[in-house]
Amino acid sequence: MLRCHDRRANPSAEREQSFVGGGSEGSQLRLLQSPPLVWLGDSMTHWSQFFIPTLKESPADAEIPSHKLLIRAGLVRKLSGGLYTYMPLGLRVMQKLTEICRQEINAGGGIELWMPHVHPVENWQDGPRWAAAREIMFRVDSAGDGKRGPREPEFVLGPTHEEIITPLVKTEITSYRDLPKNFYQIGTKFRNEIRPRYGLMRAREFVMMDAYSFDAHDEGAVKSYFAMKSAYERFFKRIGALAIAVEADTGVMGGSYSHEFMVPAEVGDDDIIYCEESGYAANREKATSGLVPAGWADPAPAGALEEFATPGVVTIAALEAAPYSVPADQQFKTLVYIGDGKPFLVVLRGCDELEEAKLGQLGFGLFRPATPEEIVAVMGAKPGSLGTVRGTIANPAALAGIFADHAVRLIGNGTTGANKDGFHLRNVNVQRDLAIDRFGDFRRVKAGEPCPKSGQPLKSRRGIEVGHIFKLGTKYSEKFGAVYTDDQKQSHPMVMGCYGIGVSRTLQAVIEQSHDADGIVWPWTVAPFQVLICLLDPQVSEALDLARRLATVAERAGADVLIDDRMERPGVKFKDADLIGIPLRLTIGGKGLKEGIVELKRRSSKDVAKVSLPEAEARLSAEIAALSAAAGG
RNA sequence: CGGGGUGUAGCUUAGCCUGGUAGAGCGCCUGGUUUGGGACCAGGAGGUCGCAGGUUCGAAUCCUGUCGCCCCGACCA
Repeated sequence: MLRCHDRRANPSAEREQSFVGGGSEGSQLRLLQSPPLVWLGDSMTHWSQFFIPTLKESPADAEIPSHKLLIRAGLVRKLSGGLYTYMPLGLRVMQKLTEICRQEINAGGGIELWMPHVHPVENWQDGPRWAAAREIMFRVDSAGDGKRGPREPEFVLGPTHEEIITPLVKTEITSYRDLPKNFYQIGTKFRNEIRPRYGLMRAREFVMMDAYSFDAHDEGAVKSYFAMKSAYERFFKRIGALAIAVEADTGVMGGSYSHEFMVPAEVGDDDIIYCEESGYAANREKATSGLVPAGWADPAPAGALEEFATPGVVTIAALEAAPYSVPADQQFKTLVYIGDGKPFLVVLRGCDELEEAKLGQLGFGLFRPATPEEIVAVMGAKPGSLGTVRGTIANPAALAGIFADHAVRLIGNGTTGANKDGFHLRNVNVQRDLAIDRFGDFRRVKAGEPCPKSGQPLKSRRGIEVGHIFKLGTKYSEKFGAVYTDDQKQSHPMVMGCYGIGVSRTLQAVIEQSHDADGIVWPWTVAPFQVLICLLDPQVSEALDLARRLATVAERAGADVLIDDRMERPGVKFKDADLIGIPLRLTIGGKGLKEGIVELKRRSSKDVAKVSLPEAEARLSAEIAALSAAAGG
């Protein structure tokens, strides 16, 4: 029979103790509530001494499950839009993630360093993407010397570090003997996102692992690239996240090719286009399809070019309707963009949409859709009557180029605008009639189109981008003069790669991927604690002793242990346990102890195993070993 | 930056249309009864109703402005 020994609210002993202080009624109460001294200085984490502010209800501003759970489980608290405090429990997860990340990047050849997060703006002005990057950087107006106006800030907060690492490597590495090198850091990044959302998913301040590889030759850069790709794959596997590598757009980064690591999730803000047959997978921004078969011969012209009146017709849909009845896939859509100040044209089929990211291949630093005024100035007609038939463009000399998507070649005897308001042209044929400088892939791929590899219908799903790797080439090294001397005394720019893992975003992606109606289900390797000892009667000294003994066993087996020793009702403890999602729960309660048992339960399962006291230590160790092994050690 | 919404106690919110002393649940504090899946009873603390103007005898409520937040879009290294 267990002896009851209430350490907190017990009458006599504590009352005496409180009188020792001889204080007022208030200070006596405070003393009564102070923790038993025996727990202080103990390495085990006791819930009552820790801080896990759980919430029954979701805050109103959380929309998606992972965001709600981040808040409810007491992992983070919001300071302001896109700015979060990592609470003790959340910090523990971050620490686990960063440590695993560190191990795998090290294994992939990374060398850790630490760079400043406040950057002289000159580094960015000297770099190749200042125009695009300035908008999202937090800026610090002045160091206080008063020499600069507010329009020329001295410092920016770093959104990433190419502009810092490249000049560093330029001065420190000059010989091929010192190459290759791959430097990385794990730290805070600042991006003034236009619209922060979904908690840590798109934050203004976030934690990122960023790595930068420098190689003497392209082959080496490819090797570095794939070493990192493998490291990423090991990282995501170890943390229990399903992340798939997809081909990606290089965006403002520039560079030759890149992969994104995506965690499939409904709430992701990227579209993944993929084919199960061939394994093809790409971000929609980059995805291509086998719409135009290899060896496709353009349809032969059948009839002369002919202008016809189309009063009031300014949309694809209107031209599809009677009396014109031109199917959208037989119409040419002509879009006017402004690239670095000069207009250029993009021609698509009427049924296709432009994938703006694909305009990046044209090499403009900045581009945007033209305004109606700009369109009239160059084309001679308003939107809705535009076309690229030779001789119809009002001011062709102003154009920086006319680019057409490959798919327009599927059109034979199509219809396009006459660059004259209210008129279109029919029997338009690509080769014969259109003034096109270059064909390319500009259209947005839709699910159902043939896979470029297998020809099978492509599928699409949403994903969260948690990592990105780029083979950068020499864009930055040339700009910053990061060159080395080879064994022939020749100077060459280093071939770079850059790599990022959104660690804080990954934290949330793991939750998004691993939760149920009751709360988070942490993977073993990143769980803030791996074993929760749920002590239903913490005031019973034998039960407490048992909990601490079993906690020691679990720690020796390599697990992080949390003892829930709070004076709460069992229901509260179980609900909290499910909410914070500790993988293995061991319950010690009065009822079980009367039968001589404790209970073991995995968070991921409904099954509860009753374990007799003599077997408890062995079973606990075995369970930890099993979970640890299943997680890959 | 465009469109929509919202702001009331630590959290979730009612009240606003139709102006008349600001309510509830959770949480918190005190006492008691409970004690294996978010207990119960009694008592209590806590709100310049985002902020600034205006209308009015009187504003959480109506008007104007402003700020924050959320959603959609644009944007997204």
